Amino acid sequence: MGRRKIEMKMVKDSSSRQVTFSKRRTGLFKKANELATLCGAEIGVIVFSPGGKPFSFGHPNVESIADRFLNQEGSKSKAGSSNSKNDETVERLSQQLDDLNKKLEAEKKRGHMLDKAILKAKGLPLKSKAPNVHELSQADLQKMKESLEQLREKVKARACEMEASSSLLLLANEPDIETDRTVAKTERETLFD
Amino acid sequence: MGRRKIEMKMVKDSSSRQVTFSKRRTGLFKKANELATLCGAEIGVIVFSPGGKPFSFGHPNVESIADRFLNQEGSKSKAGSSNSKNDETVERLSQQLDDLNKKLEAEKKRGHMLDKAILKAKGLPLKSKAPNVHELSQADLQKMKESLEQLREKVKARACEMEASSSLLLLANEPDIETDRTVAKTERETLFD
DNA sequence: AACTATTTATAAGA
DNA sequence: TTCTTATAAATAGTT
Repeated sequence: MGRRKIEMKMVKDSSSRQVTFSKRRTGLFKKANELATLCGAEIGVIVFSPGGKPFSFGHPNVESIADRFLNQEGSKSKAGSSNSKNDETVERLSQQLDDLNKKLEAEKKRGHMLDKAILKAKGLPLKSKAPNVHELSQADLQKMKESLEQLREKVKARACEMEASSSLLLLANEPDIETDRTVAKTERETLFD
Repeated sequence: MGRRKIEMKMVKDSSSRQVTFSKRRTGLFKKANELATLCGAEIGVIVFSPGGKPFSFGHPNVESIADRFLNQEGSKSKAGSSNSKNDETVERLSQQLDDLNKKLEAEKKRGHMLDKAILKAKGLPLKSKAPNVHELSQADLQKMKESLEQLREKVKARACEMEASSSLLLLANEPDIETDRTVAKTERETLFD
């Protein structure tokens, strides 16, 4: 938010990084304070600098909020055994995973439909260089537009969902993942027919 | 930061307050994430809505940060504790989350560009009913085709990624909890490293 | 849930 | 480091 837009990557220059840390930490606490004031919410923010120095902001105070947060999580299953707590977390995560997978499936189908749409849009207009080109592209455009809008909605919806859940996240086992580029056939082909 | 400047007082209208809470909570988490990313800082943010619902954001995760903060001394790590292992996992997950978020951002932008492309493709061809209609739609189609192909790649790539990450999960938001509100504020700060 | 008009937050610079 | 300034972002009021 300044003279230039910056990449969301670790700032390389140590000096600049410290300046950025200071400024943004201040900004973060200010935002937290505003949220608490405007909405009557209770907030706790804890920041450990790269060097390990702790900074915190709390409304009404960090300790009570941190305590409350930690306790409420472990209370479900007896003593604060970190294991039971863990199991719960995993359970919740699994549920979320199922959810995500469903959405993924839906999006995949969309992707396949797009493949077809693109193929058609790419082929037809180029083939016939003289006649009806205009009308054809008009029709194709309309259909493409519709599916694009639908897809966009889905993507956006999921984006928001993830953003919201950014409160905690999760995880995955292995880093590398093989990508499947195979183009499977889809059942329904409502596009361009 | 909007149409008008607002007083830093509790928003009276319950409905508006809810909206403000949502918007600002999202903004706060985003800022926290940026600070963590840009500076390599560890951050934990806990927010209890006026209704007592907990929301949290953590990098790498709230629990470890809250613990560390509360025990500000010998919580570094106990041998063989299942916690350290857990922390590693969470750390990896956080990294993946960051990646996903970036991709989402990129996709959002694409979506916006597509909107424009569509608008253009839809509008121009219709306006000029006589001249260059063919060429215009051709050009527009070409552009759309290109962006569509790019978008398709992104969607496909992300889909696979998420699917693969099926071993993981995410997030957290607890159900309702009654709140006891006190008005106070604590702020601690030490010099930057 | 989307869209602007404005207000803020800030990346660079001094 | 603190202050200033040009821009990028966040978001209040709307629809």
